[in-house]
Amino acid sequence: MVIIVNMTLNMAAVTVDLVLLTIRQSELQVLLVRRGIEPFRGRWALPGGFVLDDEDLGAAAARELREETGVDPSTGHFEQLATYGTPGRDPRGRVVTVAYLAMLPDLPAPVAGSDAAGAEWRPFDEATGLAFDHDRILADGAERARAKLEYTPLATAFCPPEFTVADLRDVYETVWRTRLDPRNFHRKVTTAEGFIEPTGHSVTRDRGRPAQLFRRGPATLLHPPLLRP
Amino acid sequence: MVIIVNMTLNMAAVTVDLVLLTIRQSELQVLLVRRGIEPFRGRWALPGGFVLDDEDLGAAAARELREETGVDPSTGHFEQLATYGTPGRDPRGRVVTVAYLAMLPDLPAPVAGSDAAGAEWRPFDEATGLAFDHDRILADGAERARAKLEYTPLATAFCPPEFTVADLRDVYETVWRTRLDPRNFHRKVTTAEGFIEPTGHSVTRDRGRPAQLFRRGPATLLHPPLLRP
DNA sequence: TTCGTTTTTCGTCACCATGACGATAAAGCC
DNA sequence: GGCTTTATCGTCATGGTGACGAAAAACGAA
Repeated sequence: MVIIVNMTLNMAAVTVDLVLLTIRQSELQVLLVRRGIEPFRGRWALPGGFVLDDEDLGAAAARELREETGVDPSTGHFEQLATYGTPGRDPRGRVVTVAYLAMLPDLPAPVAGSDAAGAEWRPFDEATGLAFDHDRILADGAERARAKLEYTPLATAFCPPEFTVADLRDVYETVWRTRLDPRNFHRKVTTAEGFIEPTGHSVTRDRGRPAQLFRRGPATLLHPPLLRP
Repeated sequence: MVIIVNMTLNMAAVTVDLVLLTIRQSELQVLLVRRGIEPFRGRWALPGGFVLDDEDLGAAAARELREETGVDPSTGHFEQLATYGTPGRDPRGRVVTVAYLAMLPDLPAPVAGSDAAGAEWRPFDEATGLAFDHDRILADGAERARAKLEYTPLATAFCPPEFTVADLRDVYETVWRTRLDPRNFHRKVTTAEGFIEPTGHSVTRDRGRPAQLFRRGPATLLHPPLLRP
């Protein structure tokens, strides 16, 4: 008995929580689940779950992503965000959660919540009053996303494989909550080395001149960066 | 008994590991401890320890920092780095470690290892073959530090309260492993809003014209950033 | 004292990135 | 065929940056 008690010293349940961001109809949205059990029953929360024995942290997050969205983790962008372990953040006991951030394109596949009933894309602005400390985790994830758009080409993670410059500009304007000059933005992204590559195709949206289609370029860093105004 | 077994499901020991960086004699150094017990007995490792029950993660890291260096955590800069929990990273069982990164000035106080006998500042370049996955954690910490010098004024965290422009340039040259033009560097840091403020004093180093002394400014972000060549 | 060396600090100049904004191209709609 | 809308190209002034010259201010040696 003493041995078992000792084993539980300094131990905590380890979970992963997911900040899944996407852009739909020029609006930043986040995937939330409605909790079916206590605590915080009925409240919105970030999707997540326990890390299995013998499962890597990133693998657990990727598994949750697949379960909640049906999306392959290779789609979009996926990275560790931060870890939250304040005592009392979960009333059931000591729970340390490793949060992951994903930037995903607008998924044609429905959410198809098999595990978590009631997973939904919700407007980021209305995602408040979440369970646990998920308000803070979500805020940290959004700020990370905003910062990463500046010096990485990750805005393309929000886009489908082929996209226009206007699509890309919409990503920046939506995440940054600002308006960008279309002419200057076009010059910046087309001259930034390795950011986007023309596919040769073009497409006509609702109105106006047809736009050239691009795909992601090989660059991993943006030189020069695209700074917020 | 069944209840106790269930409590240990999905649980892990939670530790904090510290990447403590400083600059001494124009060399990047990291605080390491020599392990006195198995596993990895006799090998160098990052300082760290278990998170106590009812202790916040950042508080645990701050406590370890105090124990290992005697330094007040308000000195220098201190932030969460990343979390590592690959199964098998610790042969004793499932251990998830939350790594913290600190950038510290050259401490006049000796290391004064009370807890971990044999804590030492070691050259970063020779810090290889560490215990566990500490090679990777250290590499991640150094890369984070290099990146943060670009767009934050955290280089001052490596400096004492009063420092010269040459001291600050030495930080950049040491962390980035590059040479910077003294004239252009002087212009950049003195014109960057809120980066450094003159104290009115000046000091003469070994040779040459006396240099003005500065303190940290109020800025939290660098506008414009100081990009690596 | 004077000269040479070293380091700090100020200037200059060409170049590039950027913001503001005009102009043209190419579609749909009436 | 006009009109509207959007995409794309150009222009221009401004400001940040790298390369580099030069003066200022200390020390040590002859």
